[in-house]
Parts: sequence; C-alpha cells; structure tokens
Amino acid sequence: MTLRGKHLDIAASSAVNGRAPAAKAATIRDVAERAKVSVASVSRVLNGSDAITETTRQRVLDAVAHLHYVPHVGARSLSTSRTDTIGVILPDLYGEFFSELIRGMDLAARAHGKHLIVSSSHGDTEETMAALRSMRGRVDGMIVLSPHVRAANLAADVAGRTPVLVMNGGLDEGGRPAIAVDNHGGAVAAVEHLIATGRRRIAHIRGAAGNLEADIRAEGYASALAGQDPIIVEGDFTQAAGHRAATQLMALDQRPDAVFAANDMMALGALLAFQEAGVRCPEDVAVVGFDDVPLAALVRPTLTTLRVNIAEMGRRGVERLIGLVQAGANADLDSACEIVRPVLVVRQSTAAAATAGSNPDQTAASLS
Amino acid sequence: MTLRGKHLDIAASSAVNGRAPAAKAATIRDVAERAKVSVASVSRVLNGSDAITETTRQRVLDAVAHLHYVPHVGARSLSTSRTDTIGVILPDLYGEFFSELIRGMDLAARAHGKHLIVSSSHGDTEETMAALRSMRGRVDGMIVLSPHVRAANLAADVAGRTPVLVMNGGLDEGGRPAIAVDNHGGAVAAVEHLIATGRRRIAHIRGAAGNLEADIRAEGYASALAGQDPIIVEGDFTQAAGHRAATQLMALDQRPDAVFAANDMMALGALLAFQEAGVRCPEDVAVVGFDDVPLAALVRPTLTTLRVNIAEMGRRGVERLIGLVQAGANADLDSACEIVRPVLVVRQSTAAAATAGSNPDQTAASLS
DNA sequence: TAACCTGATGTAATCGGTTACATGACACAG
DNA sequence: CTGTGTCATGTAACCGATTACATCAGGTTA
Repeated sequence: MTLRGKHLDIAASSAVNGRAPAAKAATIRDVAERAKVSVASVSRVLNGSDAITETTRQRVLDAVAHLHYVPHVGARSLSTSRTDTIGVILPDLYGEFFSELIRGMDLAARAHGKHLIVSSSHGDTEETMAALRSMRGRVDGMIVLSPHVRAANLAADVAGRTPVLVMNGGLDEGGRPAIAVDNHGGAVAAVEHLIATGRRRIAHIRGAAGNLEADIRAEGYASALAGQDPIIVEGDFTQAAGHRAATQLMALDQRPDAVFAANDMMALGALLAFQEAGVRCPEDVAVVGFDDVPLAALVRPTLTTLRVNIAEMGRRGVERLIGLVQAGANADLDSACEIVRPVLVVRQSTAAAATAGSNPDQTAASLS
Repeated sequence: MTLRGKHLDIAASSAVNGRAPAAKAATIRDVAERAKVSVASVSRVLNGSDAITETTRQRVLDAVAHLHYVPHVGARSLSTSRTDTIGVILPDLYGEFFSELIRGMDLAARAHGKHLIVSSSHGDTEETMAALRSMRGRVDGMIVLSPHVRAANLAADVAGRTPVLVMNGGLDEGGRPAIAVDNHGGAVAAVEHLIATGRRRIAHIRGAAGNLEADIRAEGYASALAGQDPIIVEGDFTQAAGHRAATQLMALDQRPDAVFAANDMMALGALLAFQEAGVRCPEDVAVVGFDDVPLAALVRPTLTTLRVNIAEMGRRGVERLIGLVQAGANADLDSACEIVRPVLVVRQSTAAAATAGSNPDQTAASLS
C-alpha cells in the first residue's frame, strides 16, 4: 500500500516544505541538464582539464552558479582515489608550539589546495595508532608527531600504503621520510654557550624518560660538559616540572650556576622558582631553554634559548608530504631524514655572571 | 598492439615489484569473497547494524584483519551522504587561545567518532568565505570563528544546507546557532573590580575597531565607569600593541592608576612597558586582562584577568554542532545563542593600591 | 568528391560502499 | 504434510563524480 517511490518522496517533501527547500543538493547531472550539455563537459569545465568552447564553459558556469552546485567530494574521491586532504597526528601537546606548527602547516596546505585533518591529544603509542587507523583512507598522506620511540615504525606499518612523514625528533634508522630537529646539536650549543660565558656548574632539567627528544637533548648536554659531572633532574616539559626541578637544584650542597632546561616552558618554571627564592638570574644562575616559543622573549629576564622555526618546520613538513604523495609508488625516491638545526638566541637570562660558581667577588668583565 | 587490460596490468606490476606490493587496497568485495559471504554481510558486520551469526561475524573479521581492509571513506560518504567530519574555520590567531580551543574541540570530536578539518589564518571576511566554500561538501557541519561582524551572516549563506555554528563573540541578531563570550559582562566585572579596589582613573586598551569582541569589551568598559571620563587607547590584541598603548598612557598628564586591557597579551605588553619605565604594578598601576591564557598565571606580577574556559568552549562548540547535524532539516529546534560567562580571577596585578588616584590617603576599605 | 584529420562533445563503465528487497532455511502450529 | 513466520543472508540498484572511448561536425588536402 505504501507508494513511496524515491522520486515521488522527494517531490512531496519539497512541495510541503516551502520555507526551507530541503531538496537534495544539485548533482553534476542537474548542472548538465540545465546547461544543456553532457556531464563530461561539466566535469571538464570544473576541472579545467580539456578543451572546451567558451560558450559551453559559460553555460556550465552559469548553471553551476544558479544551482549553487558543489561537487560531491566523496564521489570525486571514489573515482580519483584522491582526497586532497592530509592528516596530522599530534601528541598531547600544550602551548604555543602546537599552534605555531599548525599555522605553518595550514599555510602550506592552503597554498597547495589541500585540507588538513588534525587529531591531537594522543598520550601513548596505542592512542596514536588508533588515530592513525581511523584516518586511513580519509587522507592522501599523514604527518605523525610522536615523541615515542616505537611510534615511527609502527606508524608506517599501520598506514599501509598511505605515505607517512615522521616528525618525532629522533633520527630514524629505518630510512623513512622524516624531519627532525637536531636536538643533540642544540643541546651542545646551549652548554657550550654557558661554558663560554663563564659558568662552571651546569645542571640539566630533562624531559620525561622514554621521550625521544628528551633523551637526545640530555645526551647532548652530557657530552658537552667539559669534564664537569652531569647534574640531571627529571621533568616532563611542563612549567610546573621546571619549577619543581629548580627547587631541587637550589637544595643541593653546591648550587649550580647555570641550568639548561630541555624546553622553554620548564626554563620558565625554573626562572620563576629562582625568582621566588631570591636567587637572581642571570647574576646567580643562568638559564637556557629550547624551542624559542614567543613567550621566551616576553618574560623578564628574557630567555636565552634555541630557536626552532616552528611554523616553518610545519610548512616544510606539509610540502615534503605532498611530494611523497605525488611520488606515489616510487616514494623511495625521498626517504631521507631532513634535519632542522636550532639557532642559539642569546638573551638576558645568560648574561655573563658577576660571580661565577663559588667565587663571589669576580666581576663579569666580558660585558660591555 | 598494446595488451594492457586492467587486470593484466595489475598482475604484471605486482609480479615485477616483489618488495612493495602496490596491489590496490582491498575492497569490501575482496573481504566478502575471502570470508565466503556477501558484501551485505560484511557491511552489516562492520556497521554493527543488523543481526549476524557469530560464525559469520568471525569469518568477516578474520578476512578484514587478514586483508588489512579499511572501508573507502569516499564510497561510504557517497551512499550515506555523511562524512563524519566537521570543519573549523579560524581567524588569523596566534598564541595559546587557538591551541586550547582546538584541544577542546578535538577531545569532543574524538569522543563522538568525528574528524576535525581545520583551516586557520583567515584575515578578512573574504578569505573566511573562501575557506568556507572549499570546505563545503567535505564536512557535515562547520564552526566559524570570526571577529568580523558580517562574517556570521555570510557564513550561513555560503554554507547552504551545511549547519554552521558561529563563535564570534557577538550576540547574533539573526537567531543563528552560536556560542559567545559575555564580553560586555566581563568588561564590566573588570572595571568594577578595579573600582572596588580603590582605583579612580581607569584606562582601557582596546582591540582593533571593527572587531566585534573589541567593540563590545570597550562598550562594557565605558558603561561601567562610575562617572569617570573614559580613557581609551587602541590596540590590536598583540603584546606589542599593549606595550605601545601603555607607553602612551604613561605620557598622559594624569597617569591612570589602572588599565583594563582587552586581552591578556596586551595586558602583558603593558605590564612589561610599565616595568621598563619603573612604574610599579600593582602599587602605581593595576592591570587586568581578558581570557586567562595559561601565561597569565606565569608572569610576575601574576595577572588578574577574566577566565574563559577555552578548551571547554571548544568542546561545547563541537557538541552543539553535532547536535545541529543530527537535527538535520529541523535544525530550527536549536538556534539559540549560548553565552559563556567569564569569571574574574584576581591575582597580584590588582592588589589594592596604597594610594588610589588623586586621593593619596584613601585606602581600599571595600575589600574584606 | 572522397579520405582524413582535428577538436568539441556525448555515452557509459567504473570507483566502493549501503541498503531495500528477495530469497532461502528452518521451526512450529494446524 | 502444508502453511506461516522469523531470521540470516544474498542480489542488485543506487549514490555522484571521472574518464576512456565513441561520435560527430567542420575544415583540409589530394
């Protein structure tokens, strides 16, 4: 008894509901019909691919405008097997690093007509993989940021034939496409700068163990100490951890006269802890961070740090990935690990000390 | 002479390239074949919709696992006309506000099995609309953040039948779904707090003219002044603008004893300018910000500000939008503008002054 | 004038899912 | 033993684009 043929149904509903015409969106066939051409011509006009008479083009464009036609992305991706979308998987990342990175990526993506799907807040490797799986097929390629060592290799497996660019700071041994910050070099530069400005007891506030970047920066720190015994306190990249670590350092018998924190947020926490305790920076203790988040130039004293051009790195990542996608099957062409070298930015927090180490009356002659 | 039938071609290529089998990805039909069931059954198992024998389910799942099968998103969206993706369009926004918002949105999206397409860095209304158009058809709904007045209405038009949730801080007159911060109320609270702590010459550093939030906050400021003439300096929400503005304020004949900045970054800039000029905060001048970015608690003096739970607002936005999408045609059900009320967080930057305005000996008796 | 080329346009197969409807197996009532 | 209802499963139409190939008009050349 029910007469609901598909077309009948639609006709009825649009007749009833005069206000908000819930008629289905126009398809390429509707456009073709209205423009009195074939669907092929419409497609050609819209993709700018083939030879088309100016008359036809105009007729099609008019129809498109009149019907508010928007191509169905799913249908297109079904026949072309492209999505023009790239996925970004981020760790549970707070603060400005994240937003700067996305800004850079978005800029590059837009320049290439790609869209960006982001998925953040992935604490452990398992969550990261889940996000990766759920993105598969939805994107032409993915950028994975994960500080966990195993993540990179797993990612490539899970992704199947979807190209993956790894940005996890570790120099990947697998020969996968990657972009990494030269964490070791950066740490060495920080320590050498401290030594050059007369510091003698240099401590390190490191990131959580198991975090690739944290490990490498700590290693760089240790290797650059000229004979001095390492003094390492563990943190987790948060400002609070920096605060705690600095408190521990102040309780030591021989207080360090310099601190290299594994990132800016911890450096800032340390700075505040010193300030609260009446320990002056840079006079009593110098502080160096890592990343150069915008904040580093805003605190007092301004923070010496290792500048990583975050947005630029994001931009570069997207462009690499687009290259990988285009290369397709012969992606082997580009499997290098690109290195980003951080640059030391010297600010107030490491001005040469009036007193170095336990010599209270030695003045800082090196400052003009 | 060319014998390249489709299947032949594939067979050849996978035979040649033994290492990376570039065979096409498995389809639902491959899975059906391997599991010895029909595609319908496979689909049913994967969507958990219908009644399925446990045996069949297992066979299907095994085949899926073995073939690394991932449903083709485009094909699915073609037949269901859903994308399970929501779009977020952001203005050219720096700093922590952005990242916090995305964090909140991502959390909510993930909880509902949705994906997030973001597009940031849209300076003017035209760019915003372009982003919106290019996202159309790719998402089930969109969240538009734009401080420009016209954007909201335009957005709804351009979007066609795609649901749009506006988050631009202005109380929208059009009765569109929206979430807005109570900028007016927040500004009033800031000024009243300053008055209550004994300040008598309260200046305002506002955001750029034409920016909806800036306008409303300035209006709230003006309306809360108890008789005092308004002192307004224009900024643009950046830290540098706050610095400049504070410099201007210090050059006035009668220096203000309090500053309400339209956001935290400008408040911070002002704080630094005062500090550099030897003007003490809070003794000589009190400062209030807006947003409560994490940074506000990290500077010294810590910054009194109006807390907006940014991540929570993002979460809420996504949930509203998902509701709108589900409501579909009868989206009229929910067209309210939801208000987020900021909460005053009192910190060091507004500690009661020893001297208030031009009455040096009047103490702030009104505080308990 | 026939043969042939060229460039614009149309026809229809195809991509990989979902799902309405058809089918078939089986149990149980009459 | 037949009729009927239930439940699992299969068949095939459909979603809306792209694109290989067919077609066709018109001009050129021999």
